[in-house]
Amino acid sequence: MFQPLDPLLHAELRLAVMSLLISADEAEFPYIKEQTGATAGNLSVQVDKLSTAGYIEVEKTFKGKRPCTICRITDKGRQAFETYVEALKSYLSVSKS
Amino acid sequence: MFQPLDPLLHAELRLAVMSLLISADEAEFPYIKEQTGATAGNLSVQVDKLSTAGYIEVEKTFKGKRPCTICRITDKGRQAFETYVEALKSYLSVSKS
DNA sequence: TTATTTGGTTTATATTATAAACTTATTTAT
DNA sequence: ATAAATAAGTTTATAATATAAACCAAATAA
Repeated sequence: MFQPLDPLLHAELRLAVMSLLISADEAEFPYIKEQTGATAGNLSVQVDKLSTAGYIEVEKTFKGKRPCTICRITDKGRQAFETYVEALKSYLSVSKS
Repeated sequence: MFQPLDPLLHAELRLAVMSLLISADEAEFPYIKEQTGATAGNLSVQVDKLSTAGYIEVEKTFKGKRPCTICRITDKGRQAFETYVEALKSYLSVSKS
């Protein structure tokens, strides 16, 4: 009746990050921070979890002399997001057959 | 950009309970337990939280000689659920304008 | 040269979800 | 009649999570 919800995605900030990356395909840490309103610390932890799970890729590079962390969604992440959204629907639809 | 998600509803079991009650209007504890697959302890705690928040009403009665706990959604709960679903959409829609 | 800002990471805390253990009463079996 | 099993939960303990606070290193600005 109710599909289980991937706990990695069922978390406000991580879901926001994934949502951003689904449509942006690639985003820098400060941009994600700004768009989500998260603190750097919280974002750092959550990005790490998504990365460890293989849902996103994190590339550490430089922009001029400054460090620059770029995040990209992976196929696995895209897949997981879709599955999550489908699962969510089982909780939101009014008619339960 | 991203609407905040009511933490009371953004939890798998509580969301399932609310989802059930939205369409059933009234349900007994053992029925909810069966439908959600939750343990009695977990369900008891989560029902309590929803009740304390005023999202559901809990009536303790008897069915013959056995105790019977009936749960009903309140207007406040219905409202909160709707708001939550709207907020969720900001995370799920592909186009972010 | 000493603040200040940028771009983060690490560590600590507080909350939460969940399960395990327990309680009380009722059936059912012996 | 008594003991075992089941029903219907509640309470307590534990483990996981989210989040913020503190910290660090390098670059730029005063």
